Amino acid sequence: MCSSPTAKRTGRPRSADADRAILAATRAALAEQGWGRLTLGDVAARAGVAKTTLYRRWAGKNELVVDAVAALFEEQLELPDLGSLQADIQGVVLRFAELLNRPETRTALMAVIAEAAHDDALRLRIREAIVDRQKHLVVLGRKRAQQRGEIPPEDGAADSAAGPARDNLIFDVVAGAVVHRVMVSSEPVDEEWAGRLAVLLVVGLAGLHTAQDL
Amino acid sequence: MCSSPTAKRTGRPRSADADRAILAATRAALAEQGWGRLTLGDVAARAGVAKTTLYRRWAGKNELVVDAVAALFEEQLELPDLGSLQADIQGVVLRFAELLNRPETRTALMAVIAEAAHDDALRLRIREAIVDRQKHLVVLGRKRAQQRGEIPPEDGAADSAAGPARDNLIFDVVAGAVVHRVMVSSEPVDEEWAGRLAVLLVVGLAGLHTAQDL
Amino acid sequence: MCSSPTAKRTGRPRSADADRAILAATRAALAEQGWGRLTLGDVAARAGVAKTTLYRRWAGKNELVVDAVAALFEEQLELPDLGSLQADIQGVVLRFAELLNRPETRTALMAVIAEAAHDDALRLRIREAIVDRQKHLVVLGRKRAQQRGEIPPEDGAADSAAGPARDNLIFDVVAGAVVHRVMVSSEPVDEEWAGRLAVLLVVGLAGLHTAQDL
Amino acid sequence: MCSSPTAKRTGRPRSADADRAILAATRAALAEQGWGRLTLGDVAARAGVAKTTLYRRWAGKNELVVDAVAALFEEQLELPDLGSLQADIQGVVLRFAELLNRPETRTALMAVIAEAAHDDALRLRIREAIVDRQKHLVVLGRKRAQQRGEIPPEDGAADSAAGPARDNLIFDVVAGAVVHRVMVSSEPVDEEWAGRLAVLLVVGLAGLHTAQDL
DNA sequence: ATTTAAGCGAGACGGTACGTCACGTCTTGTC
DNA sequence: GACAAGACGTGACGTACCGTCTCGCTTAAAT
Repeated sequence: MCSSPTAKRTGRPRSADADRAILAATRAALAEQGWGRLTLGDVAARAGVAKTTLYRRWAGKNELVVDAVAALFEEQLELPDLGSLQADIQGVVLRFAELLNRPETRTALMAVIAEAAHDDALRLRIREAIVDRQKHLVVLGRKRAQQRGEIPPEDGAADSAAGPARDNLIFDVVAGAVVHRVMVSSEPVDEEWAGRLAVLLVVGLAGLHTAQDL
Repeated sequence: MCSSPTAKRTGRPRSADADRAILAATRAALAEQGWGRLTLGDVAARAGVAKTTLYRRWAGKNELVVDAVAALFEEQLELPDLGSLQADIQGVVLRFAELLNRPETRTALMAVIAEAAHDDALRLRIREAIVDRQKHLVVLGRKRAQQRGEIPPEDGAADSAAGPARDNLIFDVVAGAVVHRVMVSSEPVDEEWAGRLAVLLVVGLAGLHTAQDL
Repeated sequence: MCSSPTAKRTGRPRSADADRAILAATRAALAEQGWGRLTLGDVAARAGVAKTTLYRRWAGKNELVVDAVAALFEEQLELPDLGSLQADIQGVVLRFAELLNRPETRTALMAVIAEAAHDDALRLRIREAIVDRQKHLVVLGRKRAQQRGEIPPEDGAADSAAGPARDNLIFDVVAGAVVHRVMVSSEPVDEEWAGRLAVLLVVGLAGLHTAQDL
Repeated sequence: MCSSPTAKRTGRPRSADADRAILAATRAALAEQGWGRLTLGDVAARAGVAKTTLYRRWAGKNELVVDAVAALFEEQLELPDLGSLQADIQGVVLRFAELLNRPETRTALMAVIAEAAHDDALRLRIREAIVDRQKHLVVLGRKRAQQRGEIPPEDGAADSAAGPARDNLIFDVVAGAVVHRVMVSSEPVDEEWAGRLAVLLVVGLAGLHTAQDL
């Protein structure tokens, strides 16, 4: 950000351990106290680090927490290959729900989203660091389904916008439905519910392909 | 809540104006500053009321904001009758998105949901005050569609749980998808997107009915 | 103040019990909590009276407490006739010290004096209500001593100011020394100490009469 | 008090300027507003210091004001050598009265004494910080008078308690009389009054020496 | 081996908001 | 109209974190 990777820096280098300890402490504190009661003093104390060290690296709560949360989503999700689109969807839904049920993730994610509701820069950071990184799952799932012949291949130039639009819709529906079920309805995402959602999506998606121009 | 309706109350009664002014000021302040920067002192000042009056009636930020937000959802949503299930869904999605795009609603709703991520009592209050109140829209929509013959009537005792489960799934999908589109993806909920979602749901729902035991 | 004693007052007359209860409650509360922690709400509660009633009769803390304290000094002190000026002084000193050692008196008196340090009107009220009322003790003691022949009678016109000046000095010395001993030095006013003070005064007073023009 | 002088202290050291500024501001505010209207927020503002800094160093009003007042008495009083015991007493009385007439001293001293009326720990602090420090004036005055032959030297073991007892009596009488004259009687301590008091004391003191066992 | 520039812990600092408390005033309904 | 009850506006309280700022010490690269 402020220096090219090859820029030789003089003086004592920053401790990499500190970074890890701080991010871990942030996640732990966030899970326990929630965004509102999260204090940077507490994070510093948990990490065994001075507050100064913390402010030397992040500009404030937002930046720190987004980084801490992003790490959670870094490599957590992958698309299982279960033989059919419906099974794949059911599988990824269950994994996502499991992630959302861990207290650290649940608190952290909602906290940053809420904070982003009135902070455009933060919303952008979330999209880049967390959301966009997961969209490839949809793309991957569609390609597998097309290879299996479950859904038709892309037509090409004619309605070029429809494909990505469908991908985005699927993403919003899957992510939104799971989050809503877990966070708002407070009901479990079990195999049954995930199965129903998968059926809805597979059948509905076929309908979308049938309907022209959608 | 704290007194039977016939309980003779002595002393000066609480001002009803104050309640209204405080809730309105809370919504305004929340829209402008967001949850994190919302100060009860500011709310009091906007409402032309003393801080103590505010604390006399609500125990803290959470309680106040939930009450303020609940009022927003009180009578805002209704299901338009546009002639077909698909059109009805598209219509309600657009209305819901419009509501979510008003800054006060957007900030307020996400704030309380986030705070609820680690506060069971708050989550319960949200469900009672906001969520459950909207579920009737799904029930109403289903009944209309059944009357129109778009989807089959309930079978009765055999799979009695499938109907409500489908209703809940639909609710999570619609609400979740719209919220995710607006809050996370930061993309507009226009007629096109709403139409796609409606198609997905109508077709998918038919598939759910076809699939036995779902 | 606002009505002649014979003026027919309309409406419900003020309760005389309330007055007594309030003053007694004030003294009790003052003894327990001190001036700083004395709350009028507490006084009202102890007196079994509404705050309104209290404010209807006194303008504020100062007025109430001074009235409450004044009653303590109303008829508490008298000059014993023990046969000699020295014995009389010793006796009144012991009685005054006893009064000052009662917690209510001790707290109350110092509180109003301290408050008076920067409040001229209050200082005047104290002088009228408390101090001036006790000065007659000095005059009475002097007259007795003159009758006994222990000190010479007043000369008359020549040095007419010297007599009252001496009375005032004696008053300041006796009252001041006792208060200082009790409140500041925190040491007991016993017969020995009172005796020493009496000797000092009797002998010193004789010296004052001897010294011309004093 | 709380740390040995060689204790290595870590972290940023407390500002000595702040201490001085706070104590000075306290005295100024106290003189202007009196104890009752003295607000620590105002003190902090006058001192150009944050309220927290103030609370970091003193536990409350009492502690702060006693420290502030103690400094006033630190080196204010000394015994003039005017050639005779009577003149020395007259001199120190006038100086003490002058000190007491300064609004800051008058308010501050009475305030802490009043507060001490129901606070044993505070009374102890006052004695240590203010009163005991002035007693040496009495001892010094007595020694000078003994050197001049105005009063007889101490006898030694026989009545060893009488000497200190007389010193304490003199202290209570001088301090008490001046305070009472200024604070309660609200009359001036001029040369005439101080002279009378000095005569009373010198003559009375001789009487005390004459009376055996006193 | 020194130097040197930054990192680091500790904790004081100026702020802002908190939630509480008592003040003295006001509005009720009852006596 | 006095009274009990209690809500109200006001303003200080003492606390908790914020993000910044000294301190003196440590650490590793550059000399």
